Amino acid sequence: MPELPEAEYMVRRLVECATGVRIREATVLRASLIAPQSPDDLAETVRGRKVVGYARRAKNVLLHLDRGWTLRVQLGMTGHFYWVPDARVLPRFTRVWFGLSNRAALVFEDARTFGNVHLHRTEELAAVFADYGPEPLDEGFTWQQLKGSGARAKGPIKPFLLDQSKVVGLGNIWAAESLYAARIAPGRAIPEMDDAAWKALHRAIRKTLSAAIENTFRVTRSGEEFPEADLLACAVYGRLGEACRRCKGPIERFVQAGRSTFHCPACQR
DNA sequence: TCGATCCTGTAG
DNA sequence: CTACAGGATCGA
Repeated sequence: MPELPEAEYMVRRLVECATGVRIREATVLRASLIAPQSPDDLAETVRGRKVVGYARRAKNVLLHLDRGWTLRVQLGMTGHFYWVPDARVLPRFTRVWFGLSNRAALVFEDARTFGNVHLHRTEELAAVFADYGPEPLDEGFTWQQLKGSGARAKGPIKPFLLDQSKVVGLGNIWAAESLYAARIAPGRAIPEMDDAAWKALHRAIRKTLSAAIENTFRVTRSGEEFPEADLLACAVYGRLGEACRRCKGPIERFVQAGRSTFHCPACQR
C-alpha cells in the first residue's frame, strides 16, 4: 500500500511515539519475510539493541540501531510499521514484532505479506540503495535531473515514474495524481516530453507528495485511525467515471504495465 | 521493457 | 464465485 507519503508518515509517528526505545526481543510470526539472515539470527542480533534513530529512504522505513545495525522495513502493498502500547493485543496481521519495555512494541503488520524486514550493517546501506534514484522531496532534486533520468527511456511516462531507479517514492496512486496535476497523459511517450513537460511534472510530483503527507496527518489526526492514505484527496485515482475536477469530463481507467491507470483523457495530453 | 509471480484480503 | 488491490523482482 504505502508510497512515499505513507512511509514518511509512519517514520514521523515513530519519532513521536518511540524515540529512544530499546528492543527486548523480536518475534517473527512469518519467517519468509525475514532476510538476509535467519529469523533466529535476526532476533539474536537485535535483542538488547537501542533504536538510535528512524529514517525513510524511498518507501523503506529504517530503524537505526546501536552497534551499527539497521532494520529496513519494506512495506510492500499492505505493510504498516508502528508503535503499540500493549503487545498483548497485537493487530490482526502482525508478522513481526519487537517487544519494548512496559509491554509496548513495534509492530510490522502486513496482510498480504509482500513486505519484508531486512537487517543490514548500517555502513552497507549505501550499497543496498545503490540502484535508487533521487528523493523527490530533497532540495537537490531538479527538473533537469528528472529529465536526465529519462534521457534514454523510450516507453510511456507513467511506468517510468514507478521505476524506483529513476526517481523514488512514487507508486500507482501518486504517479497517476502527479501526471494529472501536470496535465500529462500517462501514455505519453518519454521522447515526446519537452522541457516544459519535465518542469511541470517535476513540480507536480513535489506538490502532490507534499500535499499527500499533510493530508495523511490531517485525516489521521481527526479519525485517529491508521493512515489509509487519503483517497478523498485524489483527483483521478479510483474515480472511474466520475467528473474531472477541471473539465467535468469522465475519468477513465486502463491497464498499463499490468497496473490500473486513472486519468482524464480530455485534459491530460 | 513487459508479463508473470509472490500471498492474502476485501468488495461486488 | 470473480475481480482487484497503493510493490518489487525476475526471466524472456
